[in-house]
Amino acid sequence: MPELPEVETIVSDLCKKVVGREIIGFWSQTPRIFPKNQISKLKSQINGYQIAKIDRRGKNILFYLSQGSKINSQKLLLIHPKLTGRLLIGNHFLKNPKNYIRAIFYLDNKTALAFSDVRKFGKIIFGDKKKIESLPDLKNLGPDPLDKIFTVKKFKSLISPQKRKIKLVLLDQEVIAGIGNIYSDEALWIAKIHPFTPSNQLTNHQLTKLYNAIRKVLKTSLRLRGSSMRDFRDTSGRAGGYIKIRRVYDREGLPCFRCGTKIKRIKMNVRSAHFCPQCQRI
DNA sequence: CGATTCCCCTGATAGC
DNA sequence: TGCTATCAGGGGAATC
Repeated sequence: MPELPEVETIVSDLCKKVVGREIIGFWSQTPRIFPKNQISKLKSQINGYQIAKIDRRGKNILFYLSQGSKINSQKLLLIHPKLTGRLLIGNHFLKNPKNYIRAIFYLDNKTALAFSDVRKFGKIIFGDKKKIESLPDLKNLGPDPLDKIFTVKKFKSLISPQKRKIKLVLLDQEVIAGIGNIYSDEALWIAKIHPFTPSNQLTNHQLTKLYNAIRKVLKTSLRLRGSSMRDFRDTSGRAGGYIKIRRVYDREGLPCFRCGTKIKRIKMNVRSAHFCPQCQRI
């Protein structure tokens, strides 16, 4: 389940491997991951575009496409991997049905950029740069937790007016972009905060600790190229290393690394929150 | 505004 | 062995 460190890992791979390449063909037979009628649009319009730049906004991967120096021809390709989406580079894996290839962008160096997605929850949107940038998917996103503008002051101003449970607020992409179920649990454990604490009841000290915990856990995971619980892979199909050093996520019944108390898992809507009932109290 | 529930999808896993 | 029920989860929509 790609969150910020996993998506950033994908993007840094892509920057090395496909920036500068020209797209020379497109294939897909999975309409549900695109907006209506996008497959035929992509087939007829995307050929000849060069991948000029690749970026990330929250969990969204952005491909800036250009044709020569024509500014008005600038296009944007947005890919959101959701739960099981992967971006793979190469061509040897394309024909194997076990790779669940849902879309293929053929490149000018005899290789391809393929989108794999077992569950078909992923999203691919192609269009004019301005139009894509104004979609709620991007426009409504909160700040990126690793961005310079994401100061501790900014963080406090975003969290403290909220009445919702802190775990829910951390998962809300319109508050902060990029945190998902794994890193919200990990950060709350580090900061010793119960996931159900109402956000407006967090003390100034707790908020500072949570801010530092979020940044720390994301940077640590980034260094290890993300977490692979089940599904995440980088563009070469390799798993990330963070899960081996995780603190609470998916450790129900195992001892807390600080106090030895058994880690609990509680349902929060359809998601689950993992925490130490001893260290993390409301 | 906030809380809750359901839906999308399908491989993995647990229970019988 | 083989069947069936349940689960995982990002995000959006619907309802109260």
